[in-house]
Amino acid sequence: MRDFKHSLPMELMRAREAAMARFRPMLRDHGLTEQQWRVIRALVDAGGADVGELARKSCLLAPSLTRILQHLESRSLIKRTQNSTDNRRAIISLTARGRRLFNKIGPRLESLYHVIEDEFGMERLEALYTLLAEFYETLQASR
Amino acid sequence: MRDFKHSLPMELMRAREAAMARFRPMLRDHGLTEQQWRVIRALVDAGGADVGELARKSCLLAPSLTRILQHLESRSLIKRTQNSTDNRRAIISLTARGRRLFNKIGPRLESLYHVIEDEFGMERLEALYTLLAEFYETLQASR
DNA sequence: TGCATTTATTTAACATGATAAGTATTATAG
DNA sequence: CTATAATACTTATCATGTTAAATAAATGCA
Repeated sequence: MRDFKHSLPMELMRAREAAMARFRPMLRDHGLTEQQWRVIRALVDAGGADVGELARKSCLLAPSLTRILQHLESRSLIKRTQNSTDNRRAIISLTARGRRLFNKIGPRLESLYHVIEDEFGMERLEALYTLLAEFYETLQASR
Repeated sequence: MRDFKHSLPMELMRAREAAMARFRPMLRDHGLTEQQWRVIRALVDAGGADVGELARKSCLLAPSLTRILQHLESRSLIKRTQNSTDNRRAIISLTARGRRLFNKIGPRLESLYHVIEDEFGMERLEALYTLLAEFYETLQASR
């Protein structure tokens, strides 16, 4: 059998963890988990979205997102407004407080990201992005 | 700010999830989570290891591994034998039952992996492995 | 219109992720 | 030797991952 270390899911996980180890401390300093941050960032990007759309954008499963939204709502970082045409969906958006938090943290994470760009190099980073996107598309296409 | 979708941790996660979606159902059919499987596979690879070594090999945090080992032990898939020179460490190894389970599942997962090789192509897959390993090394080296 | 079906989200249950704190054992300085 | 620090795990706590089931609103169709 193929060497244990040569396991693609594990390699993807290790690479991801190496990157997250750079970002997580700063998020933690502001009382956010990486998943909570993904939701906030998706909301900035979309400017208001229902739960389903948010789940896709932030790569979270619906049950996880439900809990995260409850948490963020209790901290007044997001709010829900009812969708008049479909009462199953509520539109989630950031509060002013949520936006301020984003404006505070976003640039700092961005600069941490630039450090990684410098260390690893833009060309290789782009090559990695490309391969990852192709890999994802390939596996999705044949399902 | 950089486009939200262009987030390396998210892309790594999506790629990993796309792969895991292929493997997880079979593991589940045998009552195993992907983490439990990683431990079993690490034990086959090492043929007996203490908890620390196992944590590194299976990419699990110690607290998670503690719980997983308790679970696997309750199912008689692993056993602990005391290390005579250091009573803090117990040596974990597979039981005959654990090995049988591995022999049953391993080849099936391997064939699922070959499908991915075929779909994505060996060359690109190797390129991806290389970039991931380099990325990991780069980020570890500068800590 | 009335009802079965689908869709969107939530709840439930169990397992793991992440951090901090606790416990027991071994190594080490004095 | 002995107090102290370091090491190896385990527990504890809170948050998320994963699957199945429940709930509720919208849709399709007889």
